Amino acid sequence: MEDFLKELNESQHKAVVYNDGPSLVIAGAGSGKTRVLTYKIAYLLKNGIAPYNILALTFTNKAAREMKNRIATLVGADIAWRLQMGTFHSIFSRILRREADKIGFRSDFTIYDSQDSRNLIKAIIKELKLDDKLYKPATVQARISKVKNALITPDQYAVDYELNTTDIRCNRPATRDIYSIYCNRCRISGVMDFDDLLLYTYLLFRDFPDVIARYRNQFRFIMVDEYQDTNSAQHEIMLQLAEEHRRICVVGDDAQSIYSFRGANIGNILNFMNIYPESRLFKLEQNYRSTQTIVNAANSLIHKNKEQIPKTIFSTRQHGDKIQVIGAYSDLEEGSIVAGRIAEMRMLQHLPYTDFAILYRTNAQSRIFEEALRKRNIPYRIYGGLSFFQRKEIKDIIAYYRIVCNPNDEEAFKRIINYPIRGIGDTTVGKIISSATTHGVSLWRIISDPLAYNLPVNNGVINKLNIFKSLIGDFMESNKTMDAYELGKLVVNRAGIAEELYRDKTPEGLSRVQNIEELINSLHEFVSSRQEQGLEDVKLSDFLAEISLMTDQDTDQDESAERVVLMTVHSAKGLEFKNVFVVGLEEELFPSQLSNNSESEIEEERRLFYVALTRAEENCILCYAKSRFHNGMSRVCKPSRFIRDIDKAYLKLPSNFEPKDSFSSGFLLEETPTRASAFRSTAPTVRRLTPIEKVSLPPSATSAAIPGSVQFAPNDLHVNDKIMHERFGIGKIVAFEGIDESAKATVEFENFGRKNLLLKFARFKVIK
DNA sequence: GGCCGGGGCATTTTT
DNA sequence: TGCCCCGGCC
Repeated sequence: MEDFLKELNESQHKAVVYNDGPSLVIAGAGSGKTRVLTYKIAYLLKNGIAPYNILALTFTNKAAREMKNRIATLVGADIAWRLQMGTFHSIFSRILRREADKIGFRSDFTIYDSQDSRNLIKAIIKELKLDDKLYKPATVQARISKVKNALITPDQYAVDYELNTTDIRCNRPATRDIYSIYCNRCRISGVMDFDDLLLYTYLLFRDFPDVIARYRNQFRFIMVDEYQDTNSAQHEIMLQLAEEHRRICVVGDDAQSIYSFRGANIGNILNFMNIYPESRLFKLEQNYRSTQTIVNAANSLIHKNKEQIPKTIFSTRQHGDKIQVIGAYSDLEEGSIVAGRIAEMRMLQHLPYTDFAILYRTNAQSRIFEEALRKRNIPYRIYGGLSFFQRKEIKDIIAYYRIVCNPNDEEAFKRIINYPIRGIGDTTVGKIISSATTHGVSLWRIISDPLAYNLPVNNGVINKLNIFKSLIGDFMESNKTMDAYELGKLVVNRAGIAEELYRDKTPEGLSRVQNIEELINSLHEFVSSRQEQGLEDVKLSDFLAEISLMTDQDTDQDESAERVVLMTVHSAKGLEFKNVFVVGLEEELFPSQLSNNSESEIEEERRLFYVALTRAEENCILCYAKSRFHNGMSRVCKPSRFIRDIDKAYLKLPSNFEPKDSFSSGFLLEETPTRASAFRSTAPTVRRLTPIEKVSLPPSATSAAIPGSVQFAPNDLHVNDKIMHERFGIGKIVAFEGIDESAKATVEFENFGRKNLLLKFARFKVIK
């Protein structure tokens, strides 16, 4: 049994074998955190603890799956399978289904994704006749989510002085009403949103002593991964469960806490030792992932933060190359430099494309890199688009499934009541909603007995409603005998969705059909894999329960495909790549301008950058652009303060990198006299250098001018002149043509190839 | 019900 | 600049 423990270093080993009380494992980036967790669980299992008695919580399905698989190789799949391991949301939803009756839900409640809950909030705002400019659904949704995560119920909210004062100050005094109505509607609909899964679990444990006693007894050992990302609700539930036996082990890295904007509370991990004074602290400080240079650079960066648990991460791998900093002239050039560099490194070092990642702060930055990569025929995979289950055609079908399993589901109802079109328009739906609100029942209830609720519609409409009702009724009947796959297929064919989609022969239409087929395939897979596990009756509601907690991270297929990866730094957390490009390192972008209000926000951005750096195993390359298109305007950018936060000893800075704070003039790089392109007279034909007359650049309405640029005399341009273009960077003039207004220069750019520039418009300067 | 155009807007998002 | 949402129109 001790065999497998030999694979651990000393601190890992200590953390694994201590299980007698609370412990905090601070696991630096790349320090083998997952290894510790899996071995710890395996260790317990090998010591005779039943898998059923171990609760292990993660934040993603993927993390849970991977960990389970690794444990399976250590102790056998049959045992690993019975571990209580999964995401907070999936474990809690299972508990809530089991105990649903106690909190007034049915055990087959459906789950609203954020889009559903936003739609409902939007509908409520409209019904309350509130101004949706003021009550922006997304803003209200965020606020509701925040208070739910703080375990504040609508009743508490209504009387909370501080919350209401804030709402009044924001001109949104009705927020508490929206919150209250929202919760009611969810309850009537028999649905929970993501936050409810936590909130109701907390309330269940708080209000039912016998229930909490049962689960305390069951979950004798508790492990939580990524504890720095827990919110208050998750933290409180952990306290409820661990209160008596106190065998809770939380693992995380405060330096990688990057989700506070979603309610994650870094204090949960920072204060863990105060809550459990007897707890033991284990620090995993050896980084096995990255070169010493990268680890040291990351250390020097993160030490600039105040709020943290002291630790010194070290690496004993090779020193590795310095972190190269590249200043591009523009966002466009940044893209092409990175693409070029990837092509070059791949050729020289014979690397697969999977060894490269491009990490950025915002999704909007991806486009330029996509274009640059495409231009060079470099395959890439981009993360962060719409996930499979968020596509319209999939949501539509899922809405049918949801209605069949839970006809009270309001959002699903509204989605399909008139899809495919059956002549039940907004007016009718409005009447149904208003009746439902008056009587405090679900929309389905209204249409199942329109007369009883005095639904003010004519017989024609009643007829249409009846057709819909019996369509769904038939499905419900089939649900009694059919498994998820059979019924799922039946719904697609009989609801008229298939016909509608097959008629559309556009490429988008075909892809929609493919997606539907994919969904049916996944149903088939779901059913057969459950059957293999000996579960006989696999219902559609089981499928829904599973997929409602899935994300695109769980549906992505070919991870092994040979592609460069593009993603935000946030989604890169937990991943590693041989070569990482961190791009867009500019003030107001990274750190985000929206995080500029407080030191703690800047610290979170710095942690985010820390996460980015520590993704790299061998090479990390940092890029910034000196000008960037942003909100439709070209803007001059300063390099990020975070570059300066890294000890210079680990950096290879560009020769012209400004010493400090002096980047206000952004574009001006060299001492050479600069010239602009406002070129309005004769064509440049003279190859001789002639003295030039400096004129200041006339203000131009459209341009974000090159600071310090001056107009130049036309015959000051020559073939072979080296120029620096604001967007295309460095290039050499190879030819001229045309005169006056139509004068053009052909320029061979280092990173963009040959371009024809109309001199009247081109913004560049000549460099030595 | 679907299409077009104007106006508003623009982080990060494990569930 | 480009996307998304809404309202107006056919």
